[in-house]
Amino acid sequence: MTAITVEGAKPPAIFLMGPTASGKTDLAIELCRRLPCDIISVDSAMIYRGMDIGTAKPSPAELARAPHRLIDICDPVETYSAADFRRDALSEMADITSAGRIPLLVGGTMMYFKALLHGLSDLPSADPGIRRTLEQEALENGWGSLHAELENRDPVAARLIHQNNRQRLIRALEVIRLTGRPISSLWEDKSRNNPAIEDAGSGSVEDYTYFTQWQADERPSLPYTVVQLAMAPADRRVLHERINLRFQAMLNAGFLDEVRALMARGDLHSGLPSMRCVGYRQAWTHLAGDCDYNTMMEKGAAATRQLAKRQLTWLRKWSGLDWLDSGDKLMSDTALKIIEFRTTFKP
RNA sequence: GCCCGGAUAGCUCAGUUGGUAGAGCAGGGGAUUGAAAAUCCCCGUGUCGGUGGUUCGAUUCCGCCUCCGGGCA
Repeated sequence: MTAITVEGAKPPAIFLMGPTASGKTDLAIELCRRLPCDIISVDSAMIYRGMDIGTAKPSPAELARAPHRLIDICDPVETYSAADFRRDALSEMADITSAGRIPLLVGGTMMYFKALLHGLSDLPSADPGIRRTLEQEALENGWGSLHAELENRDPVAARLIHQNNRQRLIRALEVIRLTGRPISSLWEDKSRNNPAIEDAGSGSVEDYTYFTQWQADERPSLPYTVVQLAMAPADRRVLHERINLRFQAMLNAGFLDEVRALMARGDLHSGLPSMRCVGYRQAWTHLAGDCDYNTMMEKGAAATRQLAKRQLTWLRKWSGLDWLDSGDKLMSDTALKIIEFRTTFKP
């Protein structure tokens, strides 16, 4: 076997991205058999302990053969963020690389991939106290007043954040209150040279694009030679069928018992990020008596399809991808050829 | 066999006092900086069951037919 790292070159890393139920785990395990790589999970739901069936976490047997880092690292009462992920993933990647092996990052949480690849601005973490205060103010004065405050303190951000998007509205105001600076001050200098932002009248799609590109310019790139594999069935209907079958299989495998056990703890509630995960939310609603079994089944499968659609939206505009078709029988061969072509590593 | 309801978007239904129609869900597209499996934005042409009639004009009124409920035999 030749050396994985070459003098002066960045070490290799492999990303394997794709919508839910596209077959990422199977390919990752196969790649582990054929390459000296170690898997890092890129999945905002598999981080939770006790959430196994509904997150389609690899089985104990699969994990024994191909250990996954960054799964089972949180309790379901906890929150985790893209910034936490970036920190943890960089640490795991360094660990794997220093052992002379290749990090293989596998998952469908595209926001985490983006944070890892392009970095994040130096912003404060979430502050539960401030969020509570803001929500209280919204209750008293209406959400419109919060958006009006943003309009006043940070007109640029106010244009970009839709009034109905309470989650982002809260975050923007949180940054202002914690730092005294508008969240858009991060790109203020550039926007002076960017007519698109000055001329933006209505928070259009173009504004967001400039927003993203501009911020990306400020951050260092990832110190790895990254092969970015994306996989999905060529036909959306095939993906839908896989999703429907898999959700049914989860129910047969005791998914509702898993959620019952989580409810029985008594310290979890339906507003937590963990319990808002696809499937868990619908199961919780059903077990709380708020919808019947068939409705839960339909809504759960539909929510999974909608998740896959959002993941594909990310991938469609993602640059630098090498695409794999989920139906490719020789997919791992194809993947190996791409990896060989893209890196200094020769299997 | 008779009587009463239905038949409108993929699904559940609303509606048009006659001028060819709209909600929810599903589906599609998009955004995405510490909750991201989250959150949010945009997108509705469909022989209005079929066929005759009345009418300038029928998805709407009338007749017949088909199918689906329910009731009476």
